[in-house]
Amino acid sequence: MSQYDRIYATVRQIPQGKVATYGQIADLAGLYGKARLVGYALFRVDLQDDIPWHRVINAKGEISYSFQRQGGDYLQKVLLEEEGIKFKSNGKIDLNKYRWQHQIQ
DNA sequence: GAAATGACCACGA
DNA sequence: GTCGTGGCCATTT
Repeated sequence: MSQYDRIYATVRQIPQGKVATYGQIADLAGLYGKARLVGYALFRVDLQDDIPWHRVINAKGEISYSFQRQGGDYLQKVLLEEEGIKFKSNGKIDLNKYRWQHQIQ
């Protein structure tokens, strides 16, 4: 209900092997400046929906996600690697390559 | 109805 | 490049 639907729809649009930041999702969803709601929505949503929440990361290029979520902590990293996303040495994602650009221009 | 909360971002140092 | 603070605003008690 409400704004979340828009966020979910946007997150679903993320292609496999790509990642998007909260700010980007918010912008695409027409919620510029309300990035917090994006994180809220993803935290609230469950696996029952086909929301690839693990593809959504913060602006720092790192995974947020509270532990005790889907099953483990590093599991998130594994899921992304399964999609072809690799992590840097410090555990960050190479946004320069994997950042979802959702059709620029 | 009002207060507290929050998987964040932008800006300044 | 990182770290700390303020602020946006809907959802939840």
